[in-house]
Amino acid sequence: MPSVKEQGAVYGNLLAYKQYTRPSAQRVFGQYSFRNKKGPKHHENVQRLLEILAINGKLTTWGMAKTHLSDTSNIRSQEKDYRRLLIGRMARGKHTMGLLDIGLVVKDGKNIQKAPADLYRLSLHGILYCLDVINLSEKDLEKMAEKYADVLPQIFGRWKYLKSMIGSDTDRLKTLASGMFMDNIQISNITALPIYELMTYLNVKYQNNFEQINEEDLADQISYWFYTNLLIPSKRSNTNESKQWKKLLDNDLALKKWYYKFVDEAISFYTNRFKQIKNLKS
DNA sequence: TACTACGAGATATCCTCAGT
DNA sequence: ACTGAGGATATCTCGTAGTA
Repeated sequence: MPSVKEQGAVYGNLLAYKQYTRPSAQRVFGQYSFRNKKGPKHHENVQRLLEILAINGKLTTWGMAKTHLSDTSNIRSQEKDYRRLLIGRMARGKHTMGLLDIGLVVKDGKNIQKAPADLYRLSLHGILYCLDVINLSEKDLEKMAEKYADVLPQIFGRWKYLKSMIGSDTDRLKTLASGMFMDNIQISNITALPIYELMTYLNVKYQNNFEQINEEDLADQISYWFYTNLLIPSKRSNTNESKQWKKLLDNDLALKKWYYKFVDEAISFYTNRFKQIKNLKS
């Protein structure tokens, strides 16, 4: 994965997504899909660009324009528009935010077929924003999962498998994208499982990364959240959630190993803390 | 045949002006 | 103040038509 400097964008952990990125993006780029409700043209332009990146993965600005245009002069002017939306613009000495400034899009490598040109793709925050705001069809969502499999390996990397095992429960990722179920104490007594404790530890684990986090760590944080959230019983089904969940992990040992590393970390975190208070007793 | 000049495709910056 | 639209310009690559 490219470094922060190479990515040309800075983003923080999930809390930063909830408290900063999501509100900022909604203010500047829209709270709802332009397809559902007509808003400013700017929102539509940005959302169309995000859709292109969601469906196609890494592209140069020229490549983005080429996805829906064939005439060279049209491509040329469209390409400039996309660039402007990506990097923002200067007017009267003031910089207005582009998609890179907010952190929804990052640079990922260069296209060197011709003169070296930046390749752009969605960041994890950008993926979440798309899930939250842009109404991607199931088909497009599948394409996004395929194109971003290496960015979010534990979820998008096994999307088909997840679909086959848990079906529409993959939509829980949209719950995260909408900023819910991250620090809710309400989940503490839903089941006997320590969901609340795991979610709390998840926030603790990455608490120093509010300002900045590297992509692999954020992908882990999102994925830990996702698999922990899957343990929360859904209202509509009566099926035994934890049984299904166990099956999901048992059929994918790499996934299981990865997830339980997190569980073990959480256990030792809490064990140590309780040890401290016990020590005060004797 | 080897070489070069040129056009087209691509990428990148900066600037102006109009509309709301 | 912000956005849309687009002009001007520079640079780089590559294929090829035309030339030495």
